[in-house]
Amino acid sequence: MSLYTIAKASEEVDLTPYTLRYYEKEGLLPNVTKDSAGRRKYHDDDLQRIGFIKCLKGTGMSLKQIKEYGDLYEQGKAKFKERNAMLEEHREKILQEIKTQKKHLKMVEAKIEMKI
Amino acid sequence: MSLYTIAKASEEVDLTPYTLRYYEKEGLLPNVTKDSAGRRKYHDDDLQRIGFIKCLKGTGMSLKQIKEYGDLYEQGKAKFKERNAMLEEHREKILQEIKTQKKHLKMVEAKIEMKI
DNA sequence: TCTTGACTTAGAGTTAACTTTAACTGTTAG
DNA sequence: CTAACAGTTAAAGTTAACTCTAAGTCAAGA
Repeated sequence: MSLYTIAKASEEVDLTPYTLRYYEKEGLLPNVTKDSAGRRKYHDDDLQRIGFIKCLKGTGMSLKQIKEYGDLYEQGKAKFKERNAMLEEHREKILQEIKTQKKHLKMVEAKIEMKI
Repeated sequence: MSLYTIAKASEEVDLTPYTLRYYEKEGLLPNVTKDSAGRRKYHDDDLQRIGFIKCLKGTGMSLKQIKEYGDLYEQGKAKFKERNAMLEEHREKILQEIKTQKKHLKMVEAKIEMKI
């Protein structure tokens, strides 16, 4: 149940403080609190959420879609189905992407072997 | 040894004519010729080159780097080593990327199975 | 001959995702 | 007490990669 300043959180999740503020402004991090001086306090939950955001982003989901997912998440059980549908669709996208990457890998390897 | 108008080429490689002109302006397609009326004629070679550009781009290489690669390619045998070094480095990047995608896939699948 | 349609160019506009700036505030070490 | 520091905000700036607009050219069909 530890707390992180923006600097610490930034280090922890390997994103700049600018990016963390930006994600918050875009509504991706609705639960970040502030201390009495108005400074952000990141909880473990926030860091986990950022981790999952990075996962979705790393697999090509746009911030806009990630926010959509997050918004459904905020609505709890009621939106569980919709939310999971999004994830399952995304799962297919990742599987497709891995296939494409493997194909591209072969093309690059072929080019390397070509020796021309 | 067929020739393609920009419309046909565009259809063939699944990029808009705008994008094809843009790639050319950026120096990625130095061999596209023009007919007597000034209209672009795409050769099979050009289409193959576009195909490889799409492959590199699809695996996260920036147009700037793709141009660097293309420039080395234009210099022929003299730059073979440098050029292949680029590809081998990129090959590693793709392998790494596939690993990361697989990790992210597992995270998404775990979230799906979580049913919360 | 006239018009339609596919092309041409230079340059402006768009979008996503940051990234920085400017002006300011509250905390802390000397 | 004060200077340095780490944070705050709103808003402007940046970058990559397109995407579109405007004004014009050229060839082919009615």
